[in-house]
Amino acid sequence: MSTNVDNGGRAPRLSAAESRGRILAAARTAFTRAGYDAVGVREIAAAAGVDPAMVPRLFGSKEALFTMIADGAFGLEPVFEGSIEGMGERVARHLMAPITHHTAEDFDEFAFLLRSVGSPTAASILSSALHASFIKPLSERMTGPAAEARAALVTAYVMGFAVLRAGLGSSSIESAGDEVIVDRLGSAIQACLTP
Amino acid sequence: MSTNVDNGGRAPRLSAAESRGRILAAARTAFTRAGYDAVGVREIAAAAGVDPAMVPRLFGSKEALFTMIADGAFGLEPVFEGSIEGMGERVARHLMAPITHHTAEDFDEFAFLLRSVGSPTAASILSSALHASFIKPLSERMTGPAAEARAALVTAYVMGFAVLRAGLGSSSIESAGDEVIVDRLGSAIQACLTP
DNA sequence: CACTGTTATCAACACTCGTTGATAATTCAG
DNA sequence: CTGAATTATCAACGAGTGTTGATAACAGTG
Repeated sequence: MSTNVDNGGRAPRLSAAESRGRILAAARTAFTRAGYDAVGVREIAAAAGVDPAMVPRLFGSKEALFTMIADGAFGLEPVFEGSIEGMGERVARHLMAPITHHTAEDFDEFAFLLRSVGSPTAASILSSALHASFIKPLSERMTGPAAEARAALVTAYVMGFAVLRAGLGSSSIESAGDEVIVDRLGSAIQACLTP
Repeated sequence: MSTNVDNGGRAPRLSAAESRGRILAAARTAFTRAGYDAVGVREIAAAAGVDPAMVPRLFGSKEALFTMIADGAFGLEPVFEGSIEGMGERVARHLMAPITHHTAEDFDEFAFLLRSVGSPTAASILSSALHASFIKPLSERMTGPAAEARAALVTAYVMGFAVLRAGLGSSSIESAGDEVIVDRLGSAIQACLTP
């Protein structure tokens, strides 16, 4: 009746589902930090505490694993769920937040995107995932003509900001007061959201 | 007196400077297309028409070669050289141009950036190069407080747009009329350039 | 001619990559 | 307990990486 076993306190024999979950979590963290190409299967397995051979065995391939993570990575965050009005400032403030008090544990989906967008293999996977799970839903909450193009532009702003900060570690932004950035970035986003 | 030799029409013996030039050009193209990690030394050498061993021999290492390219990649383009007034629309129109008639030959520095920003090795190199050759000079042409932070934000917009288009091949943007995008993107950039 | 220095080539090194086959270990049903 | 099924392990494969040592081919100069 027990899924937990008492085999001397060593390697308590995981279920396939749990091994999959561990690998997914470890891979998501690793890919976010170093990108698709730079992260090896052995590194992921080590972080997950499983054998390297389990990765292609449970997911088929490293690419399939990445696809599975990408497909679930770009759901609309809570900041994009409220009313369109005031969303620009809300998003800008959310993007600035990690600078002053970064939580370091929760998932930064844009850092995940930018770290792997360079790899041709990963780029196409990311493209469809981002469009299906982010740009499309966001555009459906918007009104006016060319909503999808404007939603894509919002994505470009947010992503560019994430690239500059998380990816390149730009000190130029952090040196200025937060309000300067929040004001400009928020206005730019808001201008795209409203027709 | 002749640098060209008549040795049967085979491998006309290049000077070291010309070999370096060929490798630089081929590497820049390859890195722009596939990113630092995905491009191998052998691939660069094949495109340049030289032996793979010449790359680490003439440049020290692949990383040093990349650094040399990155340092010369981010000079201010002509679009950023005119007056601040009207620069927003000018830049936006320049960024949209490749969609309708992309030249396919000239160097797209932001595509180069985004393709390699994922690699931890390349990211730090790109960071300093981008700051020294782009953000800093641009901020010096600007007036008002927090100029460097605002210049960085302009960079973020431009880069995010480049990521979405060149990197992810987003069809959302191209589907809409150009003027919609030029108008929004231009206004956002202009708002950062002026205090 | 011979001599010197630069440039190019080839093979090979040590390493990492993703993946797979054979096999052991553990769990669950009868 | 016996037997089938699931899960994990280990070693190894073939292919790829950046790099280097030894050596050949050339250029210019005496």
